[in-house]
Parts: sequence; C-alpha cells; structure tokens
Amino acid sequence: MRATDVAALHDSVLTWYAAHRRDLPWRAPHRTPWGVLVSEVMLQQTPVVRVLPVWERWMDAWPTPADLAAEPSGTAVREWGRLGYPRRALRLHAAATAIRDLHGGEVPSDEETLRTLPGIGDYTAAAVAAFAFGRRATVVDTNVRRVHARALTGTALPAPSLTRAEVALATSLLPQDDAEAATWSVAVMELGALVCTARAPRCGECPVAGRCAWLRAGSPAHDGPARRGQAWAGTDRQCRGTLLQVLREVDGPVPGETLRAAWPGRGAARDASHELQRDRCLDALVAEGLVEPLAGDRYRLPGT
DNA sequence: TAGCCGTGGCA
DNA sequence: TTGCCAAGGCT
Repeated sequence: MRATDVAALHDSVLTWYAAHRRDLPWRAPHRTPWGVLVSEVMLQQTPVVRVLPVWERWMDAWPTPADLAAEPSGTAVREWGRLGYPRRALRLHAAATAIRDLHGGEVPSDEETLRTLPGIGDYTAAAVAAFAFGRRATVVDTNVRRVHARALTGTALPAPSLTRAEVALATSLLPQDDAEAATWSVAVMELGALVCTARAPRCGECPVAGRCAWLRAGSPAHDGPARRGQAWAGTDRQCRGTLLQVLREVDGPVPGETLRAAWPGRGAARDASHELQRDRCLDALVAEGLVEPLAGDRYRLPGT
C-alpha cells in the first residue's frame, strides 16, 4: 500500500474507534498490567460478555499476581467458572507464580519475557505489551486477521492458520509511534468484533467500506476449505467438562462414586465404552493437574 | 502441524 | 434445529 493509503486507513479506523469503542474495565485508565494479562487469557476463544463478570470477581479477589499465586491452583479452576478451557485457569495460576518468583511480582513488559509465561503465546504476549505497557507490538488475533483478509486481501475469511504473510502485513500497517501503534491494534480488533464480524458483517456501518477490497470484489463467499466443526456430543471434551463441573459446584472432596455417576448420565447411554471414556478422561484430568485424587476414592480441585 | 482443549449464544 | 463462532496455546 502507498503511504497515503495507509495514513487514510489509519485515520478512518482510529476515528471510528474513538466514537464507538466499548468501555471495557480492562481498558479503564486505572487498569493494571496484571488486569490486562488476566483479561487477555480469559478472552482467548471466549466472548467478552461472558468474561466480564468473572474478570471482575478475579480482580477483586486477586488484585496482584502474588495474591493469586498464594491460592491453591484448584481455587483458580473453581473461580474460572464456566468460561471453558479450564487449563487456562491452571496456566494463569502458574503464570502468577512465575511472576511472583521470577519477576519480582511485576508483569514483564517485553514480549519475549511474556512468552515464557505459561499460557502466554504470540498473540497474548503482543497484546499485553501493547495494551498494558503501550509498547509497539504486532498484535494479530482472529479479528485482525479477518479485517485484513477482507479490507486488504479481498477474501471473506483468512486462512485456517496464521501465515507469515499475515504477520508481515500487520507489521507493515503498524504506526511507528508506540502509543499510536497500540491504539491502532485495539481499534482494528474492535472493528472486527463489532462491525467486520464473521457471519453478518455490518458493512453499512464500516468506516473502511469505501476502500474494502472484499466489498469492491462483490463480497465473494468463502472459497477455501470448509472449516472443521468441533464435535461435541459424546466427546472427551464434553466428558471432561461434565466431570469438572461436578467438582466446581461441590465444596471440598467428592466421592468417586458421585463423580462417575455424572457420566454418561442415565439410561441406554450407559455402557462399557462410556465407562472407559469416563475413566480415561478422569485420569487425564488428574495427569494435567486439574483434578487431585485423594485416599479413599475421593477427588477434589487441587488444594481445595 | 493438525488436532485437541469448554462453553454458550446466535443465525 | 444445528453448525458456526468467540481477544489462542500447546504438543
């Protein structure tokens, strides 16, 4: 893109963002780097509306990494509630412990160090560096990828997995100034979340519609390989979720009998293969540290 | 690297 | 109703 086109793109999106941005608590002026980090982990594959109440509770209970690290890991898993992917809670607890023990209790500000923390990958490291510390970092999430795919590449959806070319494109669009770069990143993400949505984009409200390559091409349908749906009914994921839900909702240790009765439910679905699946999933949860086995065939969330 | 890892709302 | 999707990370 020509420099003048990039500048016009910046102006359009930043002006739109200033007028339409949501006042999310992790964007408030008094936010802390820890609050930003917690929000970014919770937001991984999880909608904002579901994160909001859990984030508020977590920040009230554990305003610093050391506060969370002082708890048993199972407490983090319990307070994670139904956000999904509960291993994130475990990793967040481990990250808090590492921050306390290895980084003087302060969230690191550079991407490289952030990436060493459990549960912090390329996206989250860049997001924390940018949004918590105002660093110039290339933030590429699913929203950014979709906006770039449409507005610049002209396709309905990005490729299944992130490519080097996409990262290079995002970097090429990043303003030189640190603070402006961070605002640009969150603005593009917000545009993707509110206007340039996956299923029914609101092109009539889009500040970039006039220069959108996808619109100009006639909004062609996605022509790549169909996206693989994630199976659910009867899968290990459902089984693990069911077992963990029992442990979350009960205070203290649960008899193995109670746990086993939760899967696969009642009636004809109960057979030997389901029991094998159930036992395999429980073993895996224990191996991953999400469940702690106790003497006398009892189980609990670790340390609780 | 492709597959796995939760959960719930919406078109 | 059901498949798709939501601020990914890990192996």
